[in-house]
Amino acid sequence: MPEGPSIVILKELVQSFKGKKVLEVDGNSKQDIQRIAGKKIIDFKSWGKHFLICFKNFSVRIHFMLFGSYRINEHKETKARLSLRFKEGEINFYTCSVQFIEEDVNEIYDWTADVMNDHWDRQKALNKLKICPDTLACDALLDQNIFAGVGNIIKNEVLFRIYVHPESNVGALPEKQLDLLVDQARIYSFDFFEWKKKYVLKKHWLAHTKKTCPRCHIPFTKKYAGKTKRRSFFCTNCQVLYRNN
DNA sequence: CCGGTTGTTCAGCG
DNA sequence: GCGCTGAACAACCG
Repeated sequence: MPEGPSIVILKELVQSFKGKKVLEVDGNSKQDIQRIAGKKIIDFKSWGKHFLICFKNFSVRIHFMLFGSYRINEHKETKARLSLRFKEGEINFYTCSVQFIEEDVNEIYDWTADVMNDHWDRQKALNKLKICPDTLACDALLDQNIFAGVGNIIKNEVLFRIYVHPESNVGALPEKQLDLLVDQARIYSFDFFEWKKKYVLKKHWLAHTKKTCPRCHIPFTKKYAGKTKRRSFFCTNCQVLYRNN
């Protein structure tokens, strides 16, 4: 569920509920979810891994974390964290974080930082990378303030695509490699999006969870790299390590 | 059946 | 007040 493209797929799947009134609310969320009852959904938005349900004076933020899931017009055995029922159909969210946002979402979200958004701004991402030259590439890609929506799969696939070692310092990358990193964060996210919709995402993985480099056939290294200590799969032969000093 | 994880926040500590 | 670490959350897959 969790990476940005999956949230955009969810947004597509619920389009028919836009403009519809929520007739009944249920769920084990500790938030005051009953305030949603009787309200009309104005829009669905997303920012990175955040899924936003917008009402007239507030929004609901759903974050699926690692284990979250949803069902549309069907439900699981377990009780939903949040269940929205309509005249026709229902949306059920499980094991997710539910938060209310009182502010205008356009005031608190920077759409230009979301790799899936029409307003994505590559130059702003480059500027943010320039001011943290010692950050490792694997940590930079997971930084939601720079690449909102990028998760661990996208991270591993982008770094392999551009042949950059995850423990490279972003400030040591040649200009061309830095451009590639920023651009592939978006391009791979859209590939992920298309493949996931066709249920062929996994078979396109070149690095993530892989044992052998598809290019030179030596064993991949698996390491919990960087400050984020997330699984990194990489080829020490093909992926170049760029270090400061 | 156990081990591991497409993620984030926060408490506790030095 | 800072950065770092580990816990917590709690579902599903292999």
